[in-house]
Amino acid sequence: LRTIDIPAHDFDLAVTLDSGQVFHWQKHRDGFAGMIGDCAMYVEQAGTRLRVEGGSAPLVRNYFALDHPLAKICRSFPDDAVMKAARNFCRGLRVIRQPKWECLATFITSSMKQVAHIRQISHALRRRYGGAKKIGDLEMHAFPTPERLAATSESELRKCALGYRAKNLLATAQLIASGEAELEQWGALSDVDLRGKLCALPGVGAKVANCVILFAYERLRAFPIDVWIARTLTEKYFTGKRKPTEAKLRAFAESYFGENGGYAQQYLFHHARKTSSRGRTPRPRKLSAPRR
DNA sequence: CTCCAGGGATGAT
DNA sequence: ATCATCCATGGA
Repeated sequence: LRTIDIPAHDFDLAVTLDSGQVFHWQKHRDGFAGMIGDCAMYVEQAGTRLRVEGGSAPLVRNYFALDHPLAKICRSFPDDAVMKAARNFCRGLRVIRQPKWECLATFITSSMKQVAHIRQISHALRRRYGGAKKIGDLEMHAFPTPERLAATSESELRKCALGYRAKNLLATAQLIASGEAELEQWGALSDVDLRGKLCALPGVGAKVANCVILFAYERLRAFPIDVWIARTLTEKYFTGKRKPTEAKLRAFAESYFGENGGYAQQYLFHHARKTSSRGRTPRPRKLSAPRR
């Protein structure tokens, strides 16, 4: 199996894959196994280089957005202590370029779910409905096509632990399979029109739409506001004020974080999730109260 | 056990 | 426009 070597400066593979933007890469040997579209591969990082088995250099460079001017993007963040801490914590984190359908479908399943469980759902869908690919001794599955999911049923999908999200995923898959919704064409739309099209899909609201606009349509200004980001903005930028409404948060985010707001958001999200006591596995209690 | 999670849709003020 | 409620499931 051929190994290719790719220079990758200002990039941290592990941080990027653990930052809650993509959910199917799995730790393997000293790196990660996953798929870029239909291409199965293994990637490991050694310093400022990537070693890749199973993929081409252009494909990998594009997926991991190695062409983003990361230093320049980070310099464009607001110059405040909150962003400085996040920037320092998230060195090498890149907002990657994901396939549109895969990204949309995955974030439809993400509502009111922890990252660990989104991973679980993603793998269940892939194993059950996705085309199998082998790389060495590893078997992987592509994300299922809209056509394949459209041909299932809600009760089938619920077997993947989707809960109430099954209905939305099915309905959206059917809109895309029928050609009524054309994700690829929507790339030509303005931000407002694109958001409108996405929000018209079942299970897609402002948050999921912004995730897709950021992670799959490469619009780095899009600023998804989830519970973590809402909490962070409220605690760090609205100190002493009454709890801001959703509209207030959105207006603030759009005006304050600017052209690379999506990147700033991803840095704030990862920093908050990994440093808050909620985000990490708590240390086991040495002295636990006696049970019963 | 309880609390909460990268929310969205719907219906009532 | 803002708010309440419901929707499943599992991690911590």
